[in-house]
Amino acid sequence: MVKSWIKKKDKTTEEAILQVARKAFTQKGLSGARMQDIADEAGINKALVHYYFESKEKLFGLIFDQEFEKFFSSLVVLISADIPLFEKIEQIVSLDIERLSQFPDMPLFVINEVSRNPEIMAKRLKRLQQKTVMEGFQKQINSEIKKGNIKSISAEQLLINIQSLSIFPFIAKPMLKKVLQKTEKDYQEMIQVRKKELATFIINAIKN
Amino acid sequence: MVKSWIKKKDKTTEEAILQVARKAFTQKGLSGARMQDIADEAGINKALVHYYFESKEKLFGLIFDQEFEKFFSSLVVLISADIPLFEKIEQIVSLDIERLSQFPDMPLFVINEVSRNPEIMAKRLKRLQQKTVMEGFQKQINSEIKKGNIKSISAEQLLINIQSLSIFPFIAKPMLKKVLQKTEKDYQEMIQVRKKELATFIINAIKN
DNA sequence: AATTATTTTAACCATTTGGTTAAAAATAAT
DNA sequence: ATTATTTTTAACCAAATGGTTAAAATAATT
Repeated sequence: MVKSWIKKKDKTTEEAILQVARKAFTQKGLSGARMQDIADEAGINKALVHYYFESKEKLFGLIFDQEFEKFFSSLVVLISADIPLFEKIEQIVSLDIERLSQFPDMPLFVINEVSRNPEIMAKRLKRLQQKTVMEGFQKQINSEIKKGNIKSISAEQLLINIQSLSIFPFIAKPMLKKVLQKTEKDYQEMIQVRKKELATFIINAIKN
Repeated sequence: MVKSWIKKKDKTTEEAILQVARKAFTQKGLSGARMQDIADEAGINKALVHYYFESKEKLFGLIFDQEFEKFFSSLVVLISADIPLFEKIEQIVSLDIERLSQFPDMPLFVINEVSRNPEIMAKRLKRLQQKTVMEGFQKQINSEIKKGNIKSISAEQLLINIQSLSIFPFIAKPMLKKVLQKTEKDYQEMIQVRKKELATFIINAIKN
């Protein structure tokens, strides 16, 4: 925020490429995106893309890393946070939907590329010491169960439920739009309704 | 079932192509699949694929139609069924998870291709007179709300919730497997637990 | 101003890709 | 047995694709 504004627009060629490459890869996938299109949309020569990023795979790898980070980083922090369970659920849902509204192509992109090539996650997942995170979350849940506040459920299933409910409407948006015959505006309104109701839905499902 | 068994194996070339093409397209998508690979895996010449199906797009179209049908057909029937709401939820979840276990690649494939090319749905959706279906479902829900049996919710949101909870774990399977560090067996067990608990989760979320 | 280093381009290249063609096998019809 | 029809193949083809190279344009350094 300090002085970024001064050289903000007319970003470097490198950043311009990254920007259009992200769009291309997230919308068309690794196999669907074309280096020529990326160069064209960035207003440069194709050789220049290789000059900066060597190969399609290298460029793709950078984009994937960033999108993968978006997918998980903030979530992991929240799951480990030391706040009451119901409040935590509310915050996760709220964060999810905000993040997804900002980067709507991200989840389908990450899921697709991991499906196509599961090994791609190996390196990226190391830091994310999930075991500790999940164990901590499970402890919190067990505690609430023991207190009789919520019904029995595993941390895993609860987390999958939360993420399913948050992410799926973004992943399936084009399909749902057609099926439910909604305009873009209608759909976004529906998402906003969701943002309000989803946490309540989940909490109702587990609370005693 | 009558006499299909007698000429079952060694299916016609046409069907052999369809079989491997389905695998190729559902796993790699339209742009990722290769006509040469399809021919090779079917044990035939590439020209023969064109002889039977003309073009990649035509072949893809057939596969898409079938997968699209799997996605919606049974669901639409169930939503319109004249059975109590909670029972209906149980049956939808149960049907969903069975169907998804049988065709795990189907939802991501359909969602992907619709995302890449939304117009692809136009023709396929005509018969599926969704409006009537959704209106009927909404009536059933309104009735339950009025009776005080469930909390207020729209048919749309409820349906999205059900489908999100059912489908997402299949779509995101490779990713979730890695994140939760599960073996294939572990994951399938987790799905089976889900099949038992999911309807209850949903019903608890809405019931008074 | 001259030199050096960096950025950008045009022209290629080899491979892959979807698709075609003409002929050969295999099968069915006469 | 011969002819006609259908199925299958090998050899091509043109376009697209990821990538390279050498030269030109631009910026930085001396």
